[in-house]
Amino acid sequence: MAAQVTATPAFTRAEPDARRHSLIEATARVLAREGAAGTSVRAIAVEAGVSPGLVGHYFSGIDALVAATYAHVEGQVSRAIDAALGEAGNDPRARLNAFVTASFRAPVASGELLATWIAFWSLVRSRSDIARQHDEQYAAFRARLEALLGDCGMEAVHRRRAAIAITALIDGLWLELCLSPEAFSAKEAGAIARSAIDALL
Amino acid sequence: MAAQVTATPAFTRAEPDARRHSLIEATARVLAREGAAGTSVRAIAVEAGVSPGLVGHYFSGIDALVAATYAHVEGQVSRAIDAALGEAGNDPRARLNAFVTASFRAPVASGELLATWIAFWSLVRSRSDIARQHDEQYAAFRARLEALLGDCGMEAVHRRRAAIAITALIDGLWLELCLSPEAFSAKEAGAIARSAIDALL
DNA sequence: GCACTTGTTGTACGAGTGTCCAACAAGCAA
DNA sequence: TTGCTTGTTGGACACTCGTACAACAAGTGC
Repeated sequence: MAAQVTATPAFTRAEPDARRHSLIEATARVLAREGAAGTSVRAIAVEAGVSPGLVGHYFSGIDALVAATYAHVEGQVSRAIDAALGEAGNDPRARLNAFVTASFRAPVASGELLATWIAFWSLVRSRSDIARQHDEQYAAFRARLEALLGDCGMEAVHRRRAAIAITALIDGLWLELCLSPEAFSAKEAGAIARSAIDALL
Repeated sequence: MAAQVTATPAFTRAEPDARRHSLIEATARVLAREGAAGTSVRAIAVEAGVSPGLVGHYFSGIDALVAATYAHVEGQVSRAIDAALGEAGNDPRARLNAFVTASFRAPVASGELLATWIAFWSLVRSRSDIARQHDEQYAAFRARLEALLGDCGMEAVHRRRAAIAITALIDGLWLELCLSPEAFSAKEAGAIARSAIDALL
């Protein structure tokens, strides 16, 4: 029958930025579902509803795609924390508490994000460009925390160490929370972090 | 002499335990050198000077081998910390400090170990047996810390949270130290952890 | 000497990998 | 319309992957 020859439009052109974005989001979903080992060019292409060749057209390789996905997810985390800070009002201490609480709440603390982090970490030691990206994003995270500590009245000389400590504490709690959710609760993690900050201020 | 017919002994039988051990150590070396992505059955077999088929004879698959390697490396870390505790003498506070200092010193804090940890973490979410192994080893680490805190006179009701906090802090500092060694030094990490413990006691 | 068990080898297999590329589809310029 | 650029396809390529397995080597018991 000569009807409906093109039932499925096999070809749909998209805005380059939109396509990049959809590939990145597909990568995040595949990482969350399959883990780092099951994340291949083909799996990502299927997830994005696109042919495998297109991945190579937008990204130099799978490593670059993972790095872009990490940057994107880190941006989402950053915005989620900004939103929490916005809701917390103007009191500096309340803002700091909101920062901590948001870190242990969805969408920041979720086992699905963990796979993206792990896939990215596994590239840091072998690829210097990715190591640089990590350094920058870590520095940005710490700088924001230092600013919040300054608003709380902490003297400038102490801020650096305090920010390193709090970042490490949050990261460690976050990691353990994702890896073995039974060991302690998000509520407990928040309480631990807040009392550590009390001690530092 | 009868002409050295067998210049290279292609076949050497080893004690089962010794062979297991040599495969595990080869895996640790490959993980350190190539990262998780480059760690295959063949690469491990070459590193151990053994045919690829032998890996399957001792381990059910590469995941089991990675899990065994993690357990082995964790054992080394544990012994390194025990040795540090032994050198610290009997003063409870000095022992706690030794615990912290050893955590940021070779062989515990080394970028080479990181790859083993990451490879293991990447299996936690998809394999329940490995999740259980992680839970057990995390619980053991924390239990030891709780005992040290008890020796320092901390009341039993506070030990659990304090141990969670210190473990997370050490893990977070350790991770960042391995990922971006430029951000802060091992000495600084030790100082941060020790003053956090001061605050808790 | 012989059978028997078992560590060990090397290879073959099918599935999956990343990368490459000729062909095609769509929009834009002239 | 005609040509040109470019997003997109789908498959071919040359791998590498984990696993399975027949064959072999070294002990062990008899």
